[in-house]
Amino acid sequence: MNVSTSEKILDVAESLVVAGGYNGFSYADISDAVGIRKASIHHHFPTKAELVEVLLDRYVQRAVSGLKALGEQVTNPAKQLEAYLGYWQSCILDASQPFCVCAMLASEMQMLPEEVAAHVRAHFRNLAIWVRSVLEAGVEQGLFSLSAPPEQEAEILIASVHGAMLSARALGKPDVFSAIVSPQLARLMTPR
Amino acid sequence: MNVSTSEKILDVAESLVVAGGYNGFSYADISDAVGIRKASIHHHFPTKAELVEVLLDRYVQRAVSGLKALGEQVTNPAKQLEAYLGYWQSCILDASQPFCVCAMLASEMQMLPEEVAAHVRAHFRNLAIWVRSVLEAGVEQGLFSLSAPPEQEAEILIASVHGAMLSARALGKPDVFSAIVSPQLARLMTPR
DNA sequence: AATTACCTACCTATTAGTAGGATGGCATTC
DNA sequence: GAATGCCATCCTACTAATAGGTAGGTAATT
Repeated sequence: MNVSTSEKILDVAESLVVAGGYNGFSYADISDAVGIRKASIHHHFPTKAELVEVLLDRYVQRAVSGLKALGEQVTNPAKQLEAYLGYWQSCILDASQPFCVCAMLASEMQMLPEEVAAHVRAHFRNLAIWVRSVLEAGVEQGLFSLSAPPEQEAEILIASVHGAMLSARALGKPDVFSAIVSPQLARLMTPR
Repeated sequence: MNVSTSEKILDVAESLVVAGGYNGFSYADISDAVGIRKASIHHHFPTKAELVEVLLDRYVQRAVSGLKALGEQVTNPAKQLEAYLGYWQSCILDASQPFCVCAMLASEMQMLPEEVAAHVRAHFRNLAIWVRSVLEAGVEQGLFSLSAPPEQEAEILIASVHGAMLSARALGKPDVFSAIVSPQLARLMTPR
């Protein structure tokens, strides 16, 4: 319960970004949701760009440590991928966070302040590195059979995840997400 | 050269939507690009929602007739898919239209006026139907071997395309698009 | 005494949108 | 064929609301 105001601001801002992107929310929206005056938000985050930068920093950091923790907790690469995809599936199904913050911002890339854009790029690279390493470990253990280099297979899987989010959102059907993603995972695990 | 003002407005608005989405542009931006006063844009399109609605109508209609023309011109289903993917690949490579208007708006779905959202949904459905029918024709001719029902394979391909657009934009590397999409197409065409 | 967190009150620029006037082409009427 | 009225296009000039951001003050901690 004892969560600081700046955390509350970041939480609200994050969900607003997920809903409508960088240009889809204002300090007034945050003000309403948090129950604090606009000027007070500026006290914590002088500019909108800085706010989103911190928000992204937190998001990317959380993703990194989340995936790292997953790696320590679950050793089977196949189960690791399942957990990653399952995470998003449940977020989308219960509508708690029906879109990746970075995927959202990626679509607005051309209009983002450079510092924000850099964070988005970093997330995409981090994610690709993680998926790639999981795929490589899985191949080594004979769990996956890839039809392309692991680097490329990683990009394909990531694109499928983001594309599936888009389709699910566009059609207003959360279950579309797993209909797209599950076969992609199954394909990797199919024994040759 | 003799293109009407309202066409110019729609052209400019379309490229602005591609760049930054619904909330990423204003009548002032259009005004600057077209060389006409803001009020004159309101003469052609009373509200922003109506403007984007007409824009989307045009876009979706163009897509439908484009795909239909493709079907009449190219009979081989494999070549049809290649042409569809190649279209986007060249758009992204030469940066002429580095994103699908509907994919862009799909990410903002939650904040869109309902009429606009309906058009976006329609495009996703149309596209799925087209891809599905091409896949079915290809299977019948022994060109494709699907590992999931054609409906699902269509959704997968569409998600890959949109996800690939996102990744290419996020990373600032246009060639990422075909690195993701080509193997997906190859996979469908792989003989059993 | 200084700092943190919040406030009221304000600022300027921009947003979508409106009111009403000027221009100019086109069809109807005389 | 000239005068008529009409209507589409575009304009200047405005509006109210909202955008991101600032100035300066208060009250409680440190």
